[in-house]
Amino acid sequence: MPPSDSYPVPASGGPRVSDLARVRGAEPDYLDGLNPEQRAAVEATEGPVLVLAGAGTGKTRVLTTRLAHILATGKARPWELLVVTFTNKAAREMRERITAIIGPQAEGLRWLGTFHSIAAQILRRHAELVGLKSNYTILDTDDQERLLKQVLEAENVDAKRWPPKALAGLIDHWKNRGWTPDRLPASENAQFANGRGQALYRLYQERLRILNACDFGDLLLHNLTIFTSSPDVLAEYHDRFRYLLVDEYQDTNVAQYLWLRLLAQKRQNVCCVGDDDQSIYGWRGAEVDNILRFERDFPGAKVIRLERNYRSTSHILAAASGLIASNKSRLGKTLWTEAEGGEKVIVRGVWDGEAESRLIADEIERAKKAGRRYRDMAILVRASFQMRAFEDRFILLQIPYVVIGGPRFFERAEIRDAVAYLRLIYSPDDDLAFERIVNTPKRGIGETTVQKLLQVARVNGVSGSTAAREIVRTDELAARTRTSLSNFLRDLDRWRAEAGRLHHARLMETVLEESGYTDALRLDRSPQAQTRLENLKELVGAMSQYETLEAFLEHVALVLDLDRESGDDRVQIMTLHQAKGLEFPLVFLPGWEEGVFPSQRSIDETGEKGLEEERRLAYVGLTRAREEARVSFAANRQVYGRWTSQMPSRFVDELPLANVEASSETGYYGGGPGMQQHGSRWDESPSFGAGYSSPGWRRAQASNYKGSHPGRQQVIEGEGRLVAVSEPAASAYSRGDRVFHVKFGYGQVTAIEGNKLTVNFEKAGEKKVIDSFVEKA
DNA sequence: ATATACTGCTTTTTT
DNA sequence: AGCAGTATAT
Repeated sequence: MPPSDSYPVPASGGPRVSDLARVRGAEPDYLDGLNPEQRAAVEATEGPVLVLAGAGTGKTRVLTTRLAHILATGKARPWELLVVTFTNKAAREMRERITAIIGPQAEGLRWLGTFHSIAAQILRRHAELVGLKSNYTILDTDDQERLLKQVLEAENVDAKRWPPKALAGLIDHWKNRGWTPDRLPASENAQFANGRGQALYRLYQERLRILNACDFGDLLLHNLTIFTSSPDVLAEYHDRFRYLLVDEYQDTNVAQYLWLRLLAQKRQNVCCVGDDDQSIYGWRGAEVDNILRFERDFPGAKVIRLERNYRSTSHILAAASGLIASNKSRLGKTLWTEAEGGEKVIVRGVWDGEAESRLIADEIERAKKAGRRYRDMAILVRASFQMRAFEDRFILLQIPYVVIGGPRFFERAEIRDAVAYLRLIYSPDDDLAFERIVNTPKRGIGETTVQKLLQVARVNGVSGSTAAREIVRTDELAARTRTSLSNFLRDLDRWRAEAGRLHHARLMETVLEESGYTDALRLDRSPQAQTRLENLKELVGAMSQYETLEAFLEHVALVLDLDRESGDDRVQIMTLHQAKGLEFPLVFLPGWEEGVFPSQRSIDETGEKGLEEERRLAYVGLTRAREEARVSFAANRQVYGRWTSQMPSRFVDELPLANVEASSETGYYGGGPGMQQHGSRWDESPSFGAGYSSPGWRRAQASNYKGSHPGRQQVIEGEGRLVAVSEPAASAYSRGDRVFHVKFGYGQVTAIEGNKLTVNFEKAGEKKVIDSFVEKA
């Protein structure tokens, strides 16, 4: 439910939370079951507090209880609390959990939200101070890039050499650091288009102001400008916010940090909760330093460590702790648990990515048979290209799965188009919206016409739609184009007139019908068209939940999130980043190979710092597991279509041996030569990439293996030799009428007769005859 | 105005 | 390899 724009009136009548606490006596029951550290974090309400909350230590519980405590003890009323999270999901969860403790009074938590949504609300109230109107639009990245492209074109910057995307990234980076065009350090200027970065940044900001728009970064940046230039406004918020609470503090960037510091400076009642070991967003501006220097910034700050873990078994916890201990820049915590024992972290080497997906899929089936639910299992990958192998395999085996992430609902083209129609109806001068839909669906207004319109608009200093209005009165356009354009303008006027009368959801439907948008999709035979129509239906449904069109538009940009994870029983596939904050009984961590994880790019770009962040990512991955964690790596992997030889990740070596177990099936089930465990290390052999040292074993070259796909071919060297055998020779079993489950492994050639080859798989105790193979070159 | 060929890129992602 | 965005042909 969107928050109302006015302040809620304090509930009169009925018991207040503070009364309830008093009735219950000195020991309110919301404190029940907290451990001493948690309790300290809840009760230390005055002054700056930093809560270092390790993974699985009950952070959210502490946060919500602390809020309840502040309210119950009458120190503040709900609308006097500023509670900031990073994601809408976190905000939603927090609201739900507080409601569970204090009941309907939680609705008064008007200032609970993401940094961006709170900053957007503040900006709406003081927009004029930064040259905007209160009804400014918030541009998404797509709009932002299109706008930048225009700026670059107008400035004759070669968009090929200097892509708008890159500038968008830079500007975002600058805004994250709190730099307005005027305050941009000289060194940053050189980063783009031979020292024109600053000028282009300034022009872009100018265009935004004219469009009465701002991008995500601006929300915070404008807030900073307002607070620093208008002390009276800042003072107003000092009065209002008695207590500040910040979740995931390790992920704050400089702008967010400055914003917080400004708001906290008077009362100093700021509580930041975070975990330096889970800072994984450095690449988008998060500063671990913010958490590392908290005590310096807020003198007298109390630091409370939550170190008792309630989530994982001791082996998992020890493995993760051992790994993260290799990081230098950390505050240091020692997590412990009473859940002793459990399974060790299983680590396995496999032949290639396909073998890895087979292995994991098999284990999932086994776990399912043993009574685990699919939804209790997750595959956490470093990068999304790794997901496909699993999807392919799961489809084949009919294992239900869901990929978390992917394109967000309101980032889809059809949703943006629909919203652009509304934006144009709502604010006729929204040029970006105009440009987007003037020929969507196709109505015979081509690129040339649009360019001409925009040029006229620019020359006359008016908006695109105003220019269009002028131009249809002249004979500058071909008759046909002119008719389509004036029809379009007429439609717009009509919708605008209807906007007042119709409910906005109804208006949306009308617009989609009358513009021909839905018709165009219905005629579209492509498989996506159906989904798109459904998405639009969903959009209309979502719209009806909002009071006004304005409220809806605000939420489209900042909050709308229709991609609810399904509660279905499905294996979850997601990136490690997406897994933060979640937990699963059984977690698979594939692709632990140098270059993949840790990502080569991360190391190349940020060196040791990047490596440490990758390690934190590994830590996050392991600590998602409650009962079982399984790490795997492949000897060969296809990356962007190329076969590459892989080395096991250094993170594998960093796992303490005492908490790790190598697969018993190594050697048959992948875990090829060169990947056996030698003493304390995996593969001491320096020749891992090219060959291996185990006697009698020969590693198939990746190039040969590549040649064997998608087929049924093997790498053969002669009788008595061990060979790598690919599908479906090694073993196969059928389900119903199809033979589809294929294993891959190593075996010894016992006989070669013409085109037939007998291979003995000792470890599996199987003997197979192979009738199609190629000699190794 | 639209169909087709060609080129270059490719981590992580929220708002 | 696969895709998106752009240049070129129809």
